[in-house]
Amino acid sequence: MTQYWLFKTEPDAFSIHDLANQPNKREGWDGIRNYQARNFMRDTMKVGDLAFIYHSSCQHIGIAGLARVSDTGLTDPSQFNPESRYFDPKSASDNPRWCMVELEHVETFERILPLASIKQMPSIIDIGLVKKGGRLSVMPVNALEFDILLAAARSA
DNA sequence: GCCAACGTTGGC
DNA sequence: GCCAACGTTGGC
Repeated sequence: MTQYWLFKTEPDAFSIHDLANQPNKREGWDGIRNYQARNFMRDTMKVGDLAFIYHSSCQHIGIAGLARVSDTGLTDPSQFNPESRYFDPKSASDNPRWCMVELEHVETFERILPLASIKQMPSIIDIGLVKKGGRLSVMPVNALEFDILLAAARSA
């Protein structure tokens, strides 16, 4: 059974377009440094799950595209790179603290589905984006809300 | 740039 | 294990 997710990204650093332009349209989603988000990736995600790509901290905030989980159980290499902003000196190479999944680009929406619109959708009440404290960089989306948001994004 | 809401850290 | 201090996130 397919599960659904939302991944936040700052498009100035890595956008839906960047994902589409990767070789094979795939990229390891590194840099997640939150335990709850990591646990979703490590324990729950399966290859074939679908994920919204959400642009945050930018001019056009909202859902920008769709991706598919194409690999799981990967070690995030940036934790061992002292040059990286995601370097974690406390992570041991024989027991890495941070993992990642790989995402494959599926679709870039013609227009961003804006956060402001999502907040006004009466049926969208469960997703972390509209709930208090929804600051997770990786969050689950229930199947019903995923369908509603996908339809809204495609018709926007 | 502001600030609310979280998460993490570290002293005790 | 508590909790104050601090850092980060992210919309506005």
